[in-house]
Parts: sequence; structure tokens; C-alpha cells
Amino acid sequence: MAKQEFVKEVADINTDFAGWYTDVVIKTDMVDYGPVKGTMVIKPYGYAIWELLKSYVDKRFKQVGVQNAYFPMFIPESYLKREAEHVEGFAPEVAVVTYAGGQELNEKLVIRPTSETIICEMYAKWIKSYRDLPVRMNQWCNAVRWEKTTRPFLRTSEFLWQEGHTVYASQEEADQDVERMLNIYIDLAEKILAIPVLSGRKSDREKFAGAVATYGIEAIMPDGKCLQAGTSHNLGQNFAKASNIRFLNKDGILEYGYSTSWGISTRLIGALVMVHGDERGLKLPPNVAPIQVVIIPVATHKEEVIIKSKEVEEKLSNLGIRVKLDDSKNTPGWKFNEYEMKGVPIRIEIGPRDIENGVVTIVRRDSLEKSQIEFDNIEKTIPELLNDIQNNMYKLAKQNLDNAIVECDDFDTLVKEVENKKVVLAYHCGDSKCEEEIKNKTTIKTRVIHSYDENHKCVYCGKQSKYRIYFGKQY
RNA sequence: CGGGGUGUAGCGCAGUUGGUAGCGCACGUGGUUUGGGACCAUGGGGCCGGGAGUUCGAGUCUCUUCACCCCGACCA
Repeated sequence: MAKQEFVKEVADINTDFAGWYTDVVIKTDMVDYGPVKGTMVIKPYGYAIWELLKSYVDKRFKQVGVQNAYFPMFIPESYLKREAEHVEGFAPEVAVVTYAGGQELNEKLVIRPTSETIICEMYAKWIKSYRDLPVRMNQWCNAVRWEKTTRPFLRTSEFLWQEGHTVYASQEEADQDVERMLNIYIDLAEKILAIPVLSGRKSDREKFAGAVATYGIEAIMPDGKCLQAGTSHNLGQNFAKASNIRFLNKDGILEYGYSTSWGISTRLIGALVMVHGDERGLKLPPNVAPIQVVIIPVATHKEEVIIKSKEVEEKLSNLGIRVKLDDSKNTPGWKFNEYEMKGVPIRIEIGPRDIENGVVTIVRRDSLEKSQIEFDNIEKTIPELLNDIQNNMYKLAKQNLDNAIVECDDFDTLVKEVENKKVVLAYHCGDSKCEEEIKNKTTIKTRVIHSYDENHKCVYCGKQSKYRIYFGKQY
């Protein structure tokens, strides 16, 4: 009865997944629309999630020796044109400033869609010798890409991200960097966001404009579509040549640098919402939940209830747990629904009955399982429970991922399976033209390479396979 | 970019042949309540998305523009 009414608040997750998504992100106060097409205001509840995941990777970056810096958002148009593939890839979606200071600009300024060009330009100034290498910087900033269709977090005209840019003295070191950063992203997704991912190299057709090779992590959504959740690019010497990043090596020979770039964005929050959410709304893994435990006093007018609630709040807070005591005037039932919708992993109810029995009532968001624990066990049980929820959510998501993947060797079956919300693992020849044909015919694209294997036939053209790769639709 | 739909109070909506805007929820105040979205009383809140036009008069008609939603195309 009460549940029926609640369901009216957000669109049905099974019949209207897209509507469910936008309802959830807006009604949980994560985000609101900005006045300009495709822009969003990230509200405190959504931003807190960003800060949590950000602090994890930022720490990891620093541990491996990357330093943070900040580069300008305005890029001279000519910079973008230096790398032919790069400009071709980004031209359709850049926003350009043509007028400033009361007059037309002599050279138009591109608002960064990504910063390879301007950062490489600066690196070229700074790098003279092998002693100056490696250079490894990261910036947390916004980027602008004028996309045609937009959705909060998943694709917005302006988004927040992190972009790391490095230059090494050798290809081997650059290769290692690409792998190292990809592994950090895998850890972020799996250990923090509880999102299992497919990871690996992208096909040549799908690689970053101007890169030698792109590696990525892909998450699979409940509707079977894939979402690129992070990328790590091996740029070889392409950008070094375009920006003239040269150094004298140990043998006194002038050489171009080897660069990489890697990034994750606020898009991950969209993946988080979709992968774990249910008909009641958000379901957040404890490691990124802005509120890990909410305490809801029942009968707030009774003093002993408030005193006990504050006591529990303090206990948990002292353990470093993100806890919120909601002693507002709303009814308990209202609060139960509110925090379930917001995905808070654990709810603690404290009422006269609990106090009488020396216990608190606990409900976990992942299973909605209700139990009671004694006051004296709170400090021991809650951290264990948070840990268990984190693991449990990952396990469930992993099952969903595994169930979403099917193998096949026949193209018609591949198409059918993708229509059936699956991600298909199949052999491919690696030819960009073949891939292009598949895409034009079906809108299905390759995701990441599973393994190299030349002993089979391409699922589409029948020629010798180069690798086994995942096929799917994408966000 | 194509096709479909929507902009009226914070949210959800009504508004007839054109006559100067209303309902429910939410919100303020007082009280009663409190273990799954409480109740009574009382109050506040509007440039009807923006601009232009037709008209004595526009939420309503015309044009235009901005934004949002859904489906498709595009999307390193």
C-alpha cells in the first residue's frame, strides 16, 4: 500500500529505465538542470559522491608519483589543428569563443574538450633533456563537448573530470604508465564503486583521436548497453611530434617524447546509479555513500530517544563512519522512504521499544533485511555490516555482468543477442572497414579486446580473426 | 540532426467560444501525532519558459526562440 504510492514517485525501472534514471538523479537531489542546454548543477548529494571517488583516485595518482596542476580552459584554435586525427575527431563538438573584451578575437579560442594540445604545447617548452623526464601531471577540471543529446552525468555539454598527461623517454615506460593508470581505474570501479568492468584495448576504429592505442574500462548497464567508464591512451610520439616535444637522450641524440593521457569523469556517477539502483531508487555502495548510516529516531518528542540517538551517532562518527542523525519533524515512515530512495546503505531505527530492550533496529538497503543488535555491539557490527554490503553489492553486480555476456560465432545470432540486451564476445578480423560496416548496419560497436587469437574466423566477414572482442550498444 | 511529446506556484496538474489564474501535494504558523510517506486549523506564494505580433483585451490565437523528456541517427 505505502509501497504502491512510493512507486508513483519514480518511473518504473522495468518498463521505463530511461525515465527511472532521470527521476532518480533529480529526486534524490544529486543534480538539477542548468539553464543552458545540456548543463547540470551538481548538488551537494551528487557532488559528495564525486568528492569521495575523486579522493580515492587522487590519492592513488599521488602514490605513483603523479602531480596535480592546472592548465587554461581556453585553447588557441590553431593548437587543436596540429594533430590531424585529433581535430577531425573533436571538431564537431567543440565550443568556440569568438568574441571577448568587446571585440571579435583575432584567433578563436576553443574551450577545452580535452587538453592534450595545450598541455603538450607547454611540455614542449619545459622538456629539453632526458633529465627532465618523465613529466607526469594531472588536472581536475571541467571540459566542454557540445553533444547533441544529453542526460545528467551520462552525457553533458560541460562535465567534470580528471585528465592525466605524461611524457616519457621511452615507449616501454609509456606502455607501463598506460597499464598502471588503467589498473587504478579498475580498482576504483570494482573496489570503490562496486562496479565490475570489462577492461582492455579498444579496436583501432574506437581508439582516441590521435592515439596509437586506447585502453578502457567498460561497465554494462541493466538495459544491456555499455558505458565507457574510463580510458587510458597510449599516444606514442604522435602528440610529441605535433607539439614538438623533443629531448636530448643519454647519447646526445634529439628524440621525440612518448606520451600518454588518461581520464575519468562525472559520468561514473551515472554508471553507479544505473548499475545498483532498484525500484526504490538509489542503492549506494558504502565506500562512496555520502551518508553511510542514517539514524532515525522514532517518537522524537521523547527525550531518551534523542539522547540515545545522539549517543549512537557519536559512537559511529568516532569510528570515521559518515553518519547522519535525522531528528527532523517528518514522520519515521517518510524518512524510511526518503533514505531508501537516496540509497543510504544502513538505517538505524531507535525508538522506545528498542531502548527498553537495549537494542537498535537495523535495516540494510541492499537486501532490506531487518535485524536488531545490542547497543554494546554497535561499534563492532556496523563496520562489518558496511563491509558486507560493499562486498555483496559487488557480487550481485558481477553476477549481472557475467549473465549479460554471451559468446557466439554467428553474426545473425550476435545481432539477436545484442537486441536481447546482451554483450557478445566474438572473434573479429580487426579491420576498421569491417567494423564500420557492422556499425552502419546495426549500430553495434566493439567495446574492448578480450584476447588475441588468430585461429578463428571473423564473425562478420569470415576472414582470419585477429582477436576476440566484446560487441554491444553503448551510452 | 530526424520523428513524437512537454513548458502555468517548489513538484504534479486543470484552465471551455480570448475577459486578467485554480486544484492536490510541498512550504510558514499554532496544536494534536510519531515503529513504513499523519491529522486539524490557518497563512504565504505566479512576468502562465523568453521575445515579437493580432486584439479594446492573450495562459488561450499567430510567428519566433530557448529548454526539457522519449525514440532513432551521431557521439575519441
